[in-house]
Amino acid sequence: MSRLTIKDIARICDVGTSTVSRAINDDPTVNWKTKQMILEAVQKYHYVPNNSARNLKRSESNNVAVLVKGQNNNFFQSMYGVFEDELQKYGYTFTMREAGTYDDEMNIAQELIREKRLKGIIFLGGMMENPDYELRHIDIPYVLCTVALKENHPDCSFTSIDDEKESEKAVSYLCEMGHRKIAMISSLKSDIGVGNLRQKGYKKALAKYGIPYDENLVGHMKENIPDYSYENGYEVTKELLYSGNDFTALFAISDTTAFGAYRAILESGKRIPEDISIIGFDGIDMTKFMYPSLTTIKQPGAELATESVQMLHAEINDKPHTYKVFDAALVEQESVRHI
Amino acid sequence: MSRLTIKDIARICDVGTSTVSRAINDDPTVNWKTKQMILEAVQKYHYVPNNSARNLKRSESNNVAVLVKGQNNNFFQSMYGVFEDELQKYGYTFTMREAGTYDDEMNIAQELIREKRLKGIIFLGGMMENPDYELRHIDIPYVLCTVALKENHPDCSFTSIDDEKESEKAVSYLCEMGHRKIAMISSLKSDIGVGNLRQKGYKKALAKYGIPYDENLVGHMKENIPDYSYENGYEVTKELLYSGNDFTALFAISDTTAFGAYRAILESGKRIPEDISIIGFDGIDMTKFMYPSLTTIKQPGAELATESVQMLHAEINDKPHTYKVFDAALVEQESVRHI
DNA sequence: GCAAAGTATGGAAACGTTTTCAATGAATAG
DNA sequence: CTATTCATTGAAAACGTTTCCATACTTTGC
Repeated sequence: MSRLTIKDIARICDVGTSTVSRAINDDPTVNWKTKQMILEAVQKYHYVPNNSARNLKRSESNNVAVLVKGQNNNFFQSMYGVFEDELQKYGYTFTMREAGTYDDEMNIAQELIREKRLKGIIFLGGMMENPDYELRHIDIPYVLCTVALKENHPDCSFTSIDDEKESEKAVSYLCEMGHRKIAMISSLKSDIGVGNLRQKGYKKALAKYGIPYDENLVGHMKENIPDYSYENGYEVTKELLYSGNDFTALFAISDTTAFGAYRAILESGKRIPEDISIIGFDGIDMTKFMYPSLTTIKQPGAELATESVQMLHAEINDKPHTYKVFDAALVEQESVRHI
Repeated sequence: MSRLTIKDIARICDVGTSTVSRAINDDPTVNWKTKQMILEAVQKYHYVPNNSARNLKRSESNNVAVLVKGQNNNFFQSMYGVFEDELQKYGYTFTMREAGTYDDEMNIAQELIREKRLKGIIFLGGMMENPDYELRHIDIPYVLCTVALKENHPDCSFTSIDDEKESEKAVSYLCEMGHRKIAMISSLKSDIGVGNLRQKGYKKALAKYGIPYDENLVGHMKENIPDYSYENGYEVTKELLYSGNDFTALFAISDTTAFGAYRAILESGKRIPEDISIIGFDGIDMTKFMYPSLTTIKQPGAELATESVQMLHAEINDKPHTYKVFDAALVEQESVRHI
């Protein structure tokens, strides 16, 4: 039961431990024939190197963490598997950690780095006003994945979509469909992250179509309810509906909040899309099976994850910083109608 | 940056490394005063023990894995955070791994055990016909959490709910509400796990209320679609609806399949619950915000996770096996009506 | 042929802990 | 006052690797 050590293999093959070590680490200097023999013995006796010893000696782990901002986010959760598989391809082991809305990610990150002696870390979601400054104490390679950035190009690797542009796309689509009174479910009032960018896109689209911005049509999530939750979408929409401000379309900052909005709207006796059209954001699985199915902006989750891992691997190997901004796709389904 | 070793602390405090080691491991033989001094230095200089070295020496890790059967299961995903927190309380580090429907868990488990030198493992979900036999090669402490068991009391620790009883509860509730033609979304035809138990409960309830079992009213998930997915629920329900067999109520094997069923039903022009009542199983967040909200059997996810971790900790410390079967709650919402 | 270079190997030191063991001095017992 | 126990400590060995260095052959170049 994996009790064998490198010495046992060495004895069995009648070679030195260093040769065995070289063989299993694919060192080219070891003779083809001996290597073959050693690997066979390894197979036969089920030898597995002791990772603690290996890491100790190499004075490193090959742990990589993905630190997620926000809990129970369906979109992010759908990416976990991709991260895991992709990291494994490069031989990394994977730790996932969810940070609550009000947790300080940087503290958690530093804790993780120390505790697990991480080789790299991927920040997933959340927001950074000034990444270079905020990340100044993160002394290992890192990549930002869909982290809302204030400055366009911080001095680090990142992947994302253009939240502002894609939101503009969503709202423009509503405009093209003839809507002029368009409400929005936005994030916390105090938010300066993704929510902020998406709201900017919303405003931009309105301006483009000559529609005056009406702050009464923008509902902000409640502080006392988990953000981006079904419930928050529900509550915000209810408030919008009963505020007396009419609207024919609704842009939800995420699919989950759109889901909550569905209930609020249907409950009020209105129909989707006959009375109110809705467009969401993220493109999670569920949208296809909502009724009516939710038109949404689909983020390329798998691509984002895959690319982030590749970038991290590059960072770890001292390659220069790089970044990639993906396009999101408008998925037309049943929740928007032309008026 | 965590570059300090125990020797540095020893030098700083002018004591031997062994004393430092004893101090940080809370060995009672070390003098109160010196211990105090050492711990202060540890704090002050941010010393963090090197886990690799520690594990190497102790020849063990404190890794615990949770091996999940089935991917993208909302109910299980909601438990991850609880597992993580709870395991951390006992000082374990946590790895999560999802196994696909057709993967061989035992292989994955053994791989994990070797690779990460696990101290314990929790199996989450899935099914075992004969646990003692199937788990004969798992030579570390383990706990089964909501694993469908054929024999009632295998010789190991486990937590679960009584799937058969709770399903019977669900279907009995439908009967009490006056329904006689009750369809069911069941698992794969070949499934002998949870699905099987829940179907047994369904039959039992029917029998109790003198309703003949009609296999035409039981739809099985498709093999070519991920099981327990929205899509599978949708497809199965569509088939049930168009088979020409009338029913006034539907028992869905999970909330996610119930979600798919909603769409199929509404799409067909029928109403919920006026034409068809639905009851789900699991009690995930989403059910509250579906429209109409889904009446369901709520599994106590957090309690199951917490208890499982406690059991595992006990197992690791050579305590005898134990088990706990939790009650699930019928959550009455809007999707079932009295006829 | 002989120096230089290359190839394949093993020995041994090191990584940072924990733990055994012996040593020290203080305290207690007789 | 001596013999025993007790409390506290440090030195050093060990955990299982990787890697530097030295060694012993081969091969190549002239």
